[in-house]
Amino acid sequence: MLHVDLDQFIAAVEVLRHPELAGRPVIVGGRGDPTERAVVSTASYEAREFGVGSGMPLRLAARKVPDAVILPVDAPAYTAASARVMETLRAYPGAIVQVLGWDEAFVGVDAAFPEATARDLQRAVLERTGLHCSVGIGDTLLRAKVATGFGKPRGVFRLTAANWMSVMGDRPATALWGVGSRVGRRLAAHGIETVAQLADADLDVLVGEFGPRMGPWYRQLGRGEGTRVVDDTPWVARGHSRETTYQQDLTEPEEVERALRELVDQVLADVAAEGRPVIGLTLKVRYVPFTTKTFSRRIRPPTSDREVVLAHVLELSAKRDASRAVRLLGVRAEMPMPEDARDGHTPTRGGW
DNA sequence: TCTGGGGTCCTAGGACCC
DNA sequence: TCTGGGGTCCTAGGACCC
Repeated sequence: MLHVDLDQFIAAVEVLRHPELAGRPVIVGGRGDPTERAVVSTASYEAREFGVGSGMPLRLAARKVPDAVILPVDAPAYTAASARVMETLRAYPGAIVQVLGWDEAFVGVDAAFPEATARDLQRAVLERTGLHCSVGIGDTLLRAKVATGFGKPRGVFRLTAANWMSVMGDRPATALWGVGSRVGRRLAAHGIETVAQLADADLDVLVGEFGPRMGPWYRQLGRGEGTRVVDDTPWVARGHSRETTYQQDLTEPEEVERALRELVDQVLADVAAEGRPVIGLTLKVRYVPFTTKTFSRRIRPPTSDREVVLAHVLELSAKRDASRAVRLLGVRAEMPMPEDARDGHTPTRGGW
């Protein structure tokens, strides 16, 4: 199977509609105002030369690149561009497309010469959308996904059982999709530093450290093994959430309540659009400076009533440490899964 | 430098029941 | 008098990804 990943997607979309920005350092983040609390969503390759990357505070990015073009995030534009890319992939004869996000998808296709197919797809995407992409080829979803990184930018790379260990074996375990810095540190505490060491690790050690599910899962990642089927079953959302970082910290209870009402209305609008009720709520509060607490509860019976949901959220908020200023509030509503989407009928992370 | 917003899944530990 | 063991549900929190 193939994994397709657009190159610097968000910045590329902006350059497409502002051709005069080609070749300039473009940074997209927040509302495009580097004096606000916000982070970089994507930086163009020209901006990355200055050491700017995703997740960096916008304020700092602006300082690093004095003549940067800083643009606000325009989600509808990226959604539209993404849809054109996915349509193009689906139009390829025999292709099964599993979308992973705005700028990524697995493509299942029976190809005798996968490199040629990959180049075909790159050409089609460029012709129909003006966007460049990289393509990974693999015999598992994980290998295809990891392979793409070696193809960037605008390239193609193949990773299978035949070359997985020779390419990946000596790399840090955190090079794997699903192993972040925290797990990397816990692995290192057991002397497991590389992909090869993880692939050969003692199962009992991993189970002891990470539990019966994640332990074996991590060793499987080290081996590059996993699902070999691209699944285009439509995604069913488990929930919806909204969170906001306030430019000025909230200090008055009335401010907090007003903000919560807004968030609840936004979340309920998303939930209502799916025609499913709410069965669980989580309230997230970030204090100054940087401690985050979450409060959650089940809701029974399931409800679509705004006043009921609001009452639950306000009750949860009463449990918070109200003596400190609030920097961020988030509300998440969980929805029941439809019968036919349970257990394997919709893609899950565990299914890899 | 001072840290977004939208998601998913897993685990630990307590409560409760039989 | 003292207290097993299994199961389920719930909450809080952690980790990761795009």
